[in-house]
Amino acid sequence: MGTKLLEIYQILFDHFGPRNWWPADSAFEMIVGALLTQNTAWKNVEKAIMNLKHLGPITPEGLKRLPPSKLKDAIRPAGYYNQKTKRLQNIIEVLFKYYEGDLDLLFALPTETLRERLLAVSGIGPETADSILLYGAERPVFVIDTYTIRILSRHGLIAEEVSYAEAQEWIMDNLPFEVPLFNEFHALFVALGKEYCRPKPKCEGCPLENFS
DNA sequence: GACCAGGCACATC
DNA sequence: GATGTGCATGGT
Repeated sequence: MGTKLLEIYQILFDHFGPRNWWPADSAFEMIVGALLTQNTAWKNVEKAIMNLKHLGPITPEGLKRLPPSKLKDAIRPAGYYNQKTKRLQNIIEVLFKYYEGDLDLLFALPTETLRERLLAVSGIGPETADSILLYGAERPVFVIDTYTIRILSRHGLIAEEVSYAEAQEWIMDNLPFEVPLFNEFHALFVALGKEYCRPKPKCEGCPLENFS
């Protein structure tokens, strides 16, 4: 089964090329983007990030200093702005309370512990935590999202209704633990999902059109 | 105007 | 443990 997954990876890589994820200037900005993109189109997140950059550097210190109303205003384009303001404040609060506002100190934790600490922050669920682990802290953790499950189930590799943990276990049991592979593969799933694997698929031209 | 987007917390059964 | 609902802007 691992072979099939690697076949898919190869097809997607040949079609889309390297994705160079995550699109962010720093690990902290990556985290901000991960929170803002929850159930939200990346295009809208880009606007929010741009707004934030105009207000100052996107750092734990910079965002902590920002008046909440300014923060809320800046991220408005990303939607759910009340919730997301709170979520950003939650992670920032943890950073200052336990890690001197220094992301590197948090990232010094071993992977399992780090994942638990992230999940303990209200607003960080499994996908956001794993995104931070993979793209921020460069740990070999595979990120699952709606596209991943939709694509794999439509090709009969997993059931449509599998849980996040089940999908993750299945993939990680069938791939070598390599950060660059996990990084690229998830980004490729998203690239394919955006273009061809929406709820109403347009399968003509999909690189996996004839894959079985 | 409906449908959807790189989810998550919380209520309820 | 499973299922349902609110959160909100902006593109198709």
